[in-house]
Formats: sequence, structure tokens, C-alpha cells
Amino acid sequence: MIARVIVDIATSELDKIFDYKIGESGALIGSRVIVPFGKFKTEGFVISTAENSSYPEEKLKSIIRVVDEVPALTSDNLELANHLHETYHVSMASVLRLFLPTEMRTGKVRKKTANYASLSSVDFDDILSSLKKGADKQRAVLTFLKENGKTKCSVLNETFSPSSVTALKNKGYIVVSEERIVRTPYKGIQFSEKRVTLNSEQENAVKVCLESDKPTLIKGVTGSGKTEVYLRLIESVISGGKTAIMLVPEISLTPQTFSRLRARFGDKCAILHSGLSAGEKFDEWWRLRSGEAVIAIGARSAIFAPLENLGLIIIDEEHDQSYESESSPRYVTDEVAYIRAKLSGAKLVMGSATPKIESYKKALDGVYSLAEMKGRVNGKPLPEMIISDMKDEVRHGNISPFSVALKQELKNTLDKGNQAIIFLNRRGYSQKVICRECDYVAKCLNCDVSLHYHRAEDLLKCHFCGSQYHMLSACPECGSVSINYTGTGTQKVVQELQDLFPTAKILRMDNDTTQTKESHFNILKDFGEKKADILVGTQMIAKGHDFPSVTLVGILDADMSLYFSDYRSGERTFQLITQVAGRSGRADDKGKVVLQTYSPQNTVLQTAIRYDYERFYKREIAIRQASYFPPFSDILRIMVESEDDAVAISTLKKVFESAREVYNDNRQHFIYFDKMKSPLKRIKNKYRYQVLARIKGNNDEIKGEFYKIANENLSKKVLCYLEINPSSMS
DNA sequence: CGCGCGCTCGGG
DNA sequence: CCGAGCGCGCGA
Repeated sequence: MIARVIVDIATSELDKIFDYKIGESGALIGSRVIVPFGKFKTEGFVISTAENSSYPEEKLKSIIRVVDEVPALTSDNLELANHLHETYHVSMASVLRLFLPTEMRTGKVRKKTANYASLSSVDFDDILSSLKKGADKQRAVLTFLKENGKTKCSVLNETFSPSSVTALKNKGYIVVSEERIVRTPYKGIQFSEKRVTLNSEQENAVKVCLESDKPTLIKGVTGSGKTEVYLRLIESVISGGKTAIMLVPEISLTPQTFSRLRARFGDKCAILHSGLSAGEKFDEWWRLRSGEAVIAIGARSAIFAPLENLGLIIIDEEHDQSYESESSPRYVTDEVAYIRAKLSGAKLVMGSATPKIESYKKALDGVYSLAEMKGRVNGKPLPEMIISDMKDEVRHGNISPFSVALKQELKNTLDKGNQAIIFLNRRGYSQKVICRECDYVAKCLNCDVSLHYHRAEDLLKCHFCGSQYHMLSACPECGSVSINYTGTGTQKVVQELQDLFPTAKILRMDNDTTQTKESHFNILKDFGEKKADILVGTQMIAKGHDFPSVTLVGILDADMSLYFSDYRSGERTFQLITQVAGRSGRADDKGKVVLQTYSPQNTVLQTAIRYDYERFYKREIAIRQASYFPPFSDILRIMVESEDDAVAISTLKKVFESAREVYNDNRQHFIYFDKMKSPLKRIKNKYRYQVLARIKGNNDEIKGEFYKIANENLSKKVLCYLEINPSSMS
């Protein structure tokens, strides 16, 4: 028998199948195997088997051994891998890697075992009496085992003594056996479960999802109880003997999210999360592979969970940007989910309060089924939104980061003993450091961006590459000591708030305060337990978590994201405002939101404060249609990045020449085609250029050609990749 | 003349 | 990806 093997080396010239004799190895389809390759050994994947090979018999080598006792990849996985290989034009090896935790490939983790001791079958009293008089420790061990049953040897050794345990073992009075230990993530978390009855909208959503033979989009306002709908769907699917995947945005993948599933489904669910230790990840993965766990929950990569007999895929907050992979292979999660669901006959359910424009269009066009949830489960209205015109504030002499209205509402909130959240999507103290004399701006040496000042450490930091620099004592250009800070960040907001409300306790949550695994959780926990009055934070406070005492949300700079020159900036702003606003007034008191902006008449903001997604959508889709932007076209961008500017430029030229041939042959499909510097000319010491195109209609051939061009120009010195409708155009 | 380095090629 | 094989440039 012949095994057809993909060697686990992800370069395009090795992206072909090598045949090996299976011999005595026992390799099966999906097995990871060690094979001789050239002068060395390498790891590979058996993607199929055959009776004989087209390669000369005498040249065939044999598989050395298989790696895992059970094939790591399922036939579902292999089928999906094939499709991704074809859609994204990436090597089979790099696609297959997606299906395994990286720790597993490098062979660093293995199954963990420990020795356990238990009483042997000899009569207990006989043993006790046969022991010598002085052997009190041994008697104690035996009594302990009698009372507590099977116990880890390490525990016995610690509490009693290793010698007494060994002595008992040698006499045959206790039996020591090696057993597998499953490393369980978030062991300490309490699982509490409040089972609720579904309201009619939730019932309807469940029904639509289960009955539809198309993917379903659940459009439900914040607090409408989407999670409960997901749980019911999972219940229904696993009771039918099938398995389920639930994807959540990276940032929502908290112990609390997991504990809700754990409470309902116990050990049947496994979590796949980059924050887990290598051992935990490995064990959770195998629990899924072995069928011990049937529900996988995780961020985007969990779409590759090793489940067979898949019945359901849920994508929560489907509009979230974290569903886009930013390293090769650059898959888009909902596309992968769509293919996987189709291949395995599973249901696909996506949920959001503010669906992507593309998704909502599909729902309206009948490509997806639509389930709407307009009411909140607690029956409370959505918080009232108030706009503060910051231009007006400045005109009236208010130069603080807070409007008069926000200050007043903050005071009221604190007086009532309630809590407030202040949202600002900019961390650090200030965004820019500028010389007042000569307008010099401090910039990163590796990136084409200005440095942010961080007061806590008195450092200048680059938010792209993380480089840190000493704070300037004087301008390096003109020597002036007069330095200006512009662009308020979270650190400065905390300071200003503290000045305004000296007795208030303020917590800050952003990238800088959540560096360790638990800090994220701890800040939210402290705030939830009312150990602070105000929480100041970035994007990461926008999601999940009910804080019943929060009755005020302040959004500073609501229009910040409006001015990115990006066709999706309006959509993103609407989503962000809706989401942040949803943090307010989740329980008894009615919530309020103060939205500060310099463009109060902007339609995106005007529709957002009325929670009028429909109107926002209508306007947005009209703009996209008139200007031929997605979903009425596809944006193709081939990025060229290199530390060597000359190499980048010469590669760009080659890429452009090849792409131009495609363009010339298909002019009627192109709306736009050109080459240029990227908006961010340099990041992490790499010069960045791009070939940008926009094409009409369903043009998989053009996409295919562009994928090919990108792959052909890739090398050690230069990074070259195609993005389709990227969420960031920087 | 020798070897060091950079390029190309093959691997089942 | 990694080693082998090969060509050519330079120094005692």
C-alpha cells in the first residue's frame, strides 16, 4: 500500500504529493507521519492512500513511523483543506497546519500522566495487622487510602513519606498505576447557571435556525439574549448526536463566556484559545478529536476544530474584525465556515446587533435566512443617546476632553452610586508629541507613524511595532523645550477625570493594563464588584459583560474612526457606537449615553443614536452601489513588503507588470487598477507598496491570477500577499 | 590553485 | 526547508 504524503514544509515548490510505502508503519488517512526526505527526516500528513504509485517502485521509500495513535486529521478536515488550498491558493502544508495546535506540530507537548496509588485487593485488616509495630506511617497511608480512595502518589509522598509508599508498594499492599491527566483550563471558575425561558423572539430565532436549509443571520439588539439562543441550538444539535463549533471574537473569549457553556454542557465542551498553556490546548484539542468533547468554543481558529459529524457552526458578533486572519493563509472565517458547513451538512448561524453590510444584504436577498430580535430580554429600553457638539464646547471655552453634558451626567451617576464607562479608542497619554517652535513630530524609527506618549512610564511608544524611546527633554531639531501634547489618550482621560472627581475610583483597561493573562479578567471583575466607579477603556471594553450598575457611557471622539479613508469607516463607527452604548443600563436604572463629536450632523452618528440600523444600511448600501464598492465589487490588494526598499520596489514592478496583463485581458471587469505606496509607507522596518484593484462581478479567475502573482513573487527577502476586501487599508 | 560563498536543484 | 553540487572570484 502507498501513502500519499504532503511534507510539512510550507514552500510552494514542495507543494506536491510524495508517495511512500506504508510498510509496517500502520499509517492511515489523516495520520501525521515521519518520512525520509532527501538527506533528512521530516514530518508529513497522509492525505490519501492508494494501491500503487506512478513513481518507480525501486525509488519509493517507506514511512518511518506514525506520530499519533489516532490520525490527527479527520476526513472532514482533509476535504475542507482541499477546498481552502484551491480557494486561497496556498500550499497544502500551510493549510493542513491550521488544523493542529502549533505546540503539537513542534512536538513540545505530549499527554501528561501521573502515578496513582490505590489499595490492593488483599483484605485491609489483614494488611494492617501484618505490619510491624513501628510502621505507623504506613498504617496512616493505608487508612488514608481506605478513606479517600485512589490518590496521586505525589500527594501521598508529600503528606506521608516516599519511603512508606514505596515499602507498601513493594509488599504488594498498594497498587500503583499510571493514568492520563487532563489539563483543564479555568479550573477555578465557578459555573453558575440560570436557566431561563425563551421569549417569543428567541423561540422564533431558534426555530428559523433549525428549520432553514440556508445559513441564518440573527440580527438582535444588544441585550436581546442571543447567547441563550445559541445555547438552545447547541443543545438541540448535540442531542441529535452531532457536534458544534461556536466562534466568538478574540476579545470576548473570557473565562465568563466559557463558564456559561461549561455550566450548561459540562465536560462536553472544550475551549480552544491562544491564552491557554500549551498543555491545556493540547488536551482540549484531543478531547475534541477523541469525541470526549463535542462542542468547541474559541476565536477564529476554532473553525478548524477536529470535530467529526459536525451539525452546527455559530459565529457570534459576525461583524467583528478578529474573524479576519492577518497572517498567511489569510482566510476569512465566515467563508471557511460556509464551506465547512456545506461540506459536512452543518447549520451555519451568524449573530450580530450590527451585521456587516455584506451579510445583511445577503439576508435581504434571501441568500441567508433572517431572524430578528428587537426587544431586550429584560424589557428595558435601549439607553438614550445624547450628542455633544465638541466644536460648540470649544467655542464656549470648554477645552477639557469632556463636554458640559458629560460632566453633569458623570456627576449625577456618581451621586446616585452608579457606575460609568468612558470609551476612547486611543491608549497612552497623548497621540503625538509636537515641538511648539518648529512643528517637529516625534516619529518611530521603524515605522512611518508618530509616537504616543505614555506618562505612567514617561516613555514614547510606537503602537505599531512596540518600540520604546526616552521622552524628549527638548526638541531634537531646534532645541526648544516647549513641547505640545495632542490627541488625548486613556491615560490622560483618567488623569483629567481624577481631577474632576477626586474621590472617584477609576480603573483603566487597555492594551497597557492587560498584559498578563488574568489582568483583563481582574479589571472586569473588580469593576463588576463595584470596586471602582468609572472604567476608562479602549475597544476592549465594548464587548460582552453585563454591568448592572452602569448607567452612563461616555464616548469621546465618536467620529474618530469616521475619518479613516476607508470605505468601511462608516460601518465600523456605527458598530462601535452601538456596541459601546449597549454597556449602559443593562439592569434596573435606565441607561444614558453621551456621544461627543465634532460632526454632530453626520448621518452615521445620527442613525447610530437612534439605533436605526435599517436607515443606516439603506444609506450605506446606496453609497456602495453608486461608487462600486463591496459588496458591489471586490477590492484586490497585493501587498509588497521588504526591509530593503530597492527589493520592494523591484518586486512591486514585477507584480504590477504581471497584474497589468490580467488587467489588459479583462478591462471590462476592472473599476480601478494602479500601483502605489501603502498609506503606511513603513511598518516594523518594512517598506510597503501595493497594487490595488477593484473588480466587478464574480471573477474567481482574476482572483486566482492575482493569488498566483503574489505567490510567484514571494521570497525570503520580500513578503508578497493578496488581500480581498481587507478590513484595514493602511 | 584552493576554498568560500551564493545560486540552483532535488527530494518519493 | 535543507543539503549537495557547482561556478567563479580573490589572495599567498
